[in-house]
Amino acid sequence: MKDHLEALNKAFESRVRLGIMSLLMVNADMDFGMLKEQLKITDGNLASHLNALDKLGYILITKQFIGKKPNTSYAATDHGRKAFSDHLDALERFISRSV
Amino acid sequence: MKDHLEALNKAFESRVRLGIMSLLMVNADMDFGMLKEQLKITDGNLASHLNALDKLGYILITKQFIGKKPNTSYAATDHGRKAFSDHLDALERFISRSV
DNA sequence: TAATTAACTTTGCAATACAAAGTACTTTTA
DNA sequence: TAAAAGTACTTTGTATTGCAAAGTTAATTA
Repeated sequence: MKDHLEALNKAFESRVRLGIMSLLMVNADMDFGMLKEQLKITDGNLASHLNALDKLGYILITKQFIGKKPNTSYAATDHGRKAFSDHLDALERFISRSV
Repeated sequence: MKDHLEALNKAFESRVRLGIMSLLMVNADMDFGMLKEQLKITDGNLASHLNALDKLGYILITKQFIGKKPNTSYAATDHGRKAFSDHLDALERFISRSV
């Protein structure tokens, strides 16, 4: 039980970060605007959660220009995918114990 | 996606409350000492999380004496079971989208 | 040149989490 | 019978987190 609890990743206790990673697992990359639209949060809030995930090495940030417009896109790193996957595995063990 | 995020219950974002409810889904009831031992947290911390779950109507608290010793036991209410189950369903939708 | 857009950073505040200390009541031990 | 210990808290203090809103930078379009 204790092991189960500790297998859960603190980074993914937040609804927003869970949402970001979930989106980045499904989509190879998403830009700031897409994430903001999907998650329906303020840009400051989104930026700070993205920053938290970046500090953990879970996402890769790519800044470029698309046409004349600045565009920042985000993708899950292998490390991030592994961490998220491990977290989901731990949750699944909770689920299977608790039904 | 947005719907998925909102289906997650804030009460269960905490590792401790997730742990408590998980234990109370599996065990019909558990007392303070058992929970404290399983979760490896201080008694004050445990008490406050139990209080939070109680305020939401997710657990039932029963105070009694066993032999000469005071004993408080905790059980999940139907409302709590439903809420936890709904939360797990929402998580499963995340998992199935993200593999 | 003023307004707009994109992607932030900063600020300020409210909520949360937690350990540690304190409390009330009882029982056990010296 | 006085002191220590156990149970289940409550209170206190602090650190962390989350968030909205406002401010910032740099380029762009009206």
